[in-house]
Amino acid sequence: MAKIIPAKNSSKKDVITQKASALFRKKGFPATSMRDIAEAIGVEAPSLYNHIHSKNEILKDICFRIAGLFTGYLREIELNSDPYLSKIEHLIRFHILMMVDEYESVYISDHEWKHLPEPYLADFKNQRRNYRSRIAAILQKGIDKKEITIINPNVGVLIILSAINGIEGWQKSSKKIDAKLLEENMVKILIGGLKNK
Amino acid sequence: MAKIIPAKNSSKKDVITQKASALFRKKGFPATSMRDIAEAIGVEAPSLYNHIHSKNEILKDICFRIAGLFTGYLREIELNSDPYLSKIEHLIRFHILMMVDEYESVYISDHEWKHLPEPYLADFKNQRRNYRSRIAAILQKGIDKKEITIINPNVGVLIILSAINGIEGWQKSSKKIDAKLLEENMVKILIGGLKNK
DNA sequence: TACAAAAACTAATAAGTGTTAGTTTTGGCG
DNA sequence: CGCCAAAACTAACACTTATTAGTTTTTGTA
Repeated sequence: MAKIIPAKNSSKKDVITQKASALFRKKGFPATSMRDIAEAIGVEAPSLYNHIHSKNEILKDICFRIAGLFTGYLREIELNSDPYLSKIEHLIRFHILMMVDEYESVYISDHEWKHLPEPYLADFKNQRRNYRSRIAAILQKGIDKKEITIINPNVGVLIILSAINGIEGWQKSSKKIDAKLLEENMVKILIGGLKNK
Repeated sequence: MAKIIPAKNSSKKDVITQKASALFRKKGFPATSMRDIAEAIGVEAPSLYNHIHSKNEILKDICFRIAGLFTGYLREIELNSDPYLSKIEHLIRFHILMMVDEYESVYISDHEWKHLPEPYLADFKNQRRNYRSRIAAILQKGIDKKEITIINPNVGVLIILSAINGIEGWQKSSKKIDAKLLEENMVKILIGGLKNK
């Protein structure tokens, strides 16, 4: 009987996606059932199908929306004329900002993408690979210009993204650590470590 | 008809655990069925129950074995009299070593522990919290002795462990990056960034 | 107020889940 | 060879899964 009541500027599909995101993050995609999602909204499971096509579609929407946001920001960075180490710093700060603003979605996009069905899985992996190699290219140029210490750029990307993505485990674990402190400390360690001395 | 043939020095339960680990890592714990595990071994699912008690038990064994190894090494570090920054460096190197030697298990212990049933879940989270606060204590002492740059020690732990754990995504993605290169670059960036300059 | 569309409902499907019971096969040892 | 235990098997259980079909309720509008 209960109805899905969307907030302003958001469709009913958005409400489902949002509630599903919280559950996917907490329990993982395969362990979250359509009934779980329906219950969180206050509706019966089959009713969801008036608004979405499948459970997989929810995951797909989440992953690709986030991937698009990251790709978009990376393009901005590539086009501006900051020093290469600054580009990396901005990227780190953007990732942390995303982590704060879009916690559930970013987490899912990073941990649950492997459950995407084909052909989306292949597409997503491709975007992922592309994203990383473009960052590696920035690192390489920074090394060439002696702004950045000599490291293997692919390893550098791995370490930077690992450090950033890993903080997903933070949010709830220690509320005391606020985002700004995290951001400054992260920049201090990573940029400090990357800088050519 | 096929039998579970264990390698030398390993029980049949070990064979199951090992095959299950590979699947848990690839597909995730909830998405891996007992039938999947059985098929990987070449046996029918109910046969597994001659050697294990439940699917959950497999996960429990994996997670707690790894947790024990990390805790054991941390104790060694705490007891020796290296400078605090060296302790951290050794810890980073140990994590990477574990990543190479015990890839599947470490990955699972880090990503699938949330599916542990109680009371193991509470126990595991406790060990996890404990591990992190002991590392934070090392960082704090290093900061006090001015070996380590001034950061919030809890944030420091978060960043270090994030960077290390994130490399789990590496192994297969870029075989070209070898472990030693990764280790040296990781130490260069993280220890370089942590050092008080 | 009446009508149409949107969106909820119930009932049901086929497939998959972990696990148990009971039975047959296998392998090692006297 | 004959026995016994270990370990495989088949059949079945009680649930849960995503999803569809068909029906009823709700909602917005003329």
